[in-house]
Amino acid sequence: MDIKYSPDEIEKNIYDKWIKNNCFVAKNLKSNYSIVLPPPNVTGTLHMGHAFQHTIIDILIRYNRMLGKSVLWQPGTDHAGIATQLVVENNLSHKGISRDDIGREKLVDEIWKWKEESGNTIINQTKRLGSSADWSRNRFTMDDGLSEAVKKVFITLHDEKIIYRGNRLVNWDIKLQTALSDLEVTNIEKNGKLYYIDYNVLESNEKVTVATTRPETLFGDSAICINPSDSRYKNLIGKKVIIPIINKTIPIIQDKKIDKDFGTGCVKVTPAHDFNDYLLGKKHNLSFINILNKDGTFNKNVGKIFEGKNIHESRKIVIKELEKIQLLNKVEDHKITLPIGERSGEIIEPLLTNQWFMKMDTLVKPAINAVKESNIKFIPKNWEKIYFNWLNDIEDWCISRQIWWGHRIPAWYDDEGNIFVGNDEKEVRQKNKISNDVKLQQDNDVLDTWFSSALWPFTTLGWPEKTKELELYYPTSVLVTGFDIIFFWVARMVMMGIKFIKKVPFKAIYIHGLVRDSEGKKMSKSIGNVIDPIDIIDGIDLDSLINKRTANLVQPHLKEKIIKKTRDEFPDGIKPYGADALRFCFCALASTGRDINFDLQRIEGYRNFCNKLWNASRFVYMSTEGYVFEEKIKFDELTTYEKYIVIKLDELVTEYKRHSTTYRFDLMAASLYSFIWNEYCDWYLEISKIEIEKGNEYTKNILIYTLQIILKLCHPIIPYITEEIWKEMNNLNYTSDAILMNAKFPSQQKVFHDENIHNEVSILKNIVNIIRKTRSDLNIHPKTKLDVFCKTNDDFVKKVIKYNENTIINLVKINKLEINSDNYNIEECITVTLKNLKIFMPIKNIIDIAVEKNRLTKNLLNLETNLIKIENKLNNKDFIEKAPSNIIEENLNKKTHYNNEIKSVKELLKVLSN
RNA sequence: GGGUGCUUAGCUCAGCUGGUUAGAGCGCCGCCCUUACAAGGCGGAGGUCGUAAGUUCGACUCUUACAGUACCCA
Repeated sequence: MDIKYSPDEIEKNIYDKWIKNNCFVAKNLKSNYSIVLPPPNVTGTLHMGHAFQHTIIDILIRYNRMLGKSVLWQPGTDHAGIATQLVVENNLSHKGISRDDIGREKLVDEIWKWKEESGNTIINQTKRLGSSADWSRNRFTMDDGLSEAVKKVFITLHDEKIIYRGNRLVNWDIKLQTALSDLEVTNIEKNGKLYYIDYNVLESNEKVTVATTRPETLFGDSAICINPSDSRYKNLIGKKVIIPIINKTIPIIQDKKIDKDFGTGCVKVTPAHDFNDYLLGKKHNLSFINILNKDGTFNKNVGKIFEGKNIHESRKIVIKELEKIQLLNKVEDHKITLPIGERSGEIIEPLLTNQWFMKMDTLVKPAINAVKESNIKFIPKNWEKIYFNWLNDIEDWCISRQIWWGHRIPAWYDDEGNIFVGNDEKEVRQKNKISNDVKLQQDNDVLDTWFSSALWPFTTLGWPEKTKELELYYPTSVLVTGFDIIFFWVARMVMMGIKFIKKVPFKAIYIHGLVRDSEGKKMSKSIGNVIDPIDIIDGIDLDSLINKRTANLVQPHLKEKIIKKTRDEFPDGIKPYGADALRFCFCALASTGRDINFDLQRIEGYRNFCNKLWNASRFVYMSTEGYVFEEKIKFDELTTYEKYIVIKLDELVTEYKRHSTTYRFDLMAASLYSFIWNEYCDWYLEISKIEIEKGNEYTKNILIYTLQIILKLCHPIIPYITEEIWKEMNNLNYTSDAILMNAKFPSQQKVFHDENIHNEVSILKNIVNIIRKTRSDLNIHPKTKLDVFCKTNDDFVKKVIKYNENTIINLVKINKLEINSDNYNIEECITVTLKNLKIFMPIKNIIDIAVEKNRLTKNLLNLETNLIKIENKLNNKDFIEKAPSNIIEENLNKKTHYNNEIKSVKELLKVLSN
């Protein structure tokens, strides 16, 4: 093994080795384990969130593979309709080309080119992370097979009248000129105005004041509405009003939905441009007046003056006009909510258009029941509430999009507007007996991206073909994903899975947090705080990082700010940490929280951990070379600490298994970290040096044995370094397993048992610790060798000290350790007490009696406060009466313990005072 | 407006069904280049667990209110 741990040198070779040995391909074994990768969008590159998610999946995958299951990690990418088309259109616009310049076919060609590039980047990034996905099964949502499946689902659901076409109010993005689903629209709160407009009452000189946040939609009014219980407007019932500016007469209607306290309690109703008004319009049979073209300009329904003007720019002109005719009553400040298109950032307009919808009512129930009946379990459980809330309150899903990149809707129209749904035009003609004379035109729209994603767990396994994979790996074992797409994706997969396979798509849903920057801010390109996981693995200098973060900015004015922030946070760029450190870091951060604030300092610690493991392994190999390893351990021949470490390791395996079944990766990482560093390296390896020095050959066997288990336990989290270390294990003939990732996960060895061992080790550690602490307290140079004298009347303690005498002497570097002898002068000693044990260290001319007395007094005070706490508890009648007996006993024991300690410290103080 | 989560050491976070002297990593301080590792070793200092009340023999843990904060839905 190389003397230095250099991740960059080992990672590439190791990954190639795995690939060459077909390690990622599912084998034919008894039990199965499968995960489908949430397919990343082919919009560019992977971010930290992906890296985190892939790490978690890979840990589960590798662990289950080592348990001996037939494991499939199904990878792939998503075409991400709008997002990807936008990226490519943006790139073209830099060259001065618009989508209309080149047309549908050419644009789609361009996007395919982009997809190849981006898809490859993503796969390469994923590989760098060490992901053991079955790349031979890599899928893309627009692959032929998956596209066929999409058609089949569409046709089936259409035949069942679940998918239908309708003229309805939808969220319309005027920039992208497409409909969006409710989920793709975010509402933001802004400071706005509430406009009070006077409407003249017909055949009367009365006026009625209407409050609205959108005066420019008055062209589309078909009524004004009041609450029937509103006494202020009783006189208006049955009357009509005149819309200002266009002077059109509309009725006054009544509806309980109207909030009397909003504005004047009287509102205008614009059924074709507002979701609430749409419902009112339907209920009261009002006319639906569309005033908009698809690009957001007014159509001819608004009259000549306004026709052709942009709706968002027209508010001012409308207000001016109202002022001119003196019908603007007043204007107030008002908080308004603006619907914003997630991709375009534009204000969304409700617009009446023909779209395809998926009826939700029949699909929702089984999806809810699946979780209620625990056929699917959310982890952590509370996410199911979010899931239920959404599903209980669901609207039909608008699935058509007016863009070019995606699955084209398999529907054809004749000149009369009849709709025919089928796989292709030929089939449609045959099925419906349409002669070739009749012209058929395919629907121009494509399906919402999530339509195909919803089918992902079974289309990737070959559906609608009846494949072996579908039989073996569906339902998948667990879905690992972020809470942000529970609605978009998770719920829809459940619905579709149950509908088409009659089985849930996954048995569990592990919801992880979202990776944020060190300040807790969402990582986003526009804020300029994005980190490419590869830059953490390989490192990146400051200038390159700045260039990366400021390239192709959507808001160029933020450039300076981003540069400054980046300089402040990464003055030296990012050091190379390697994939394993990154993975261990992600693992340690995967607790139950929603946010994961990623801090480079944290990863540094885990890089150091890898280094520690590397060096510990080197030590093991250096000290055992030439030894003939036996796998079976002769437990009775082990020394105190060896027994202890072997038992502890067994406990660690148990703990590890528990953490993996409860998805507590943070605890898994923490227990490995503290065991390896604080038990294995700090104590066990140090003690083994002493044993080897002494000539204990069998110690070598335990060194190898323990390292093997440690490497296996660590492998799922840090696969590269463990695989590399394992290579040497094989070279030295300590194992016949050439590849660690194929090795068997350790099982618990119940034969290792010694009920006294924890006590023995704690005596040993206490003695060592107290001597070290005393030495440090008194500033005695580590090279100054001391004598140590112990006094005890406890036979067990005596035995332990005797047995471990050599170990203690070498660990704390003392001259000698005597038990129950009197070869010291107490006045020259520093004295410490432990349970049933006093330790004396003669320190001539080194310590000051006053200092030592001071130290002991401080110690005494501490003990006395603790004692008082316990005594107060025990003196409480209620406590004695009501607390369980074991708790009382525990406290009684503590009391005696503190009393003993206090007694002996007091004695010592007395001796020193004489 | 409705919902969900969070508030524990300077920073990032653990703390299971109520009983610990409240833990870890990083950072900080002191000593040490000891033959696996200075990306290290040994030792140490930091917290009235957001505030207030309640339940209880006993609350970081349970209940309620409040404050701050984040997200989701409308």
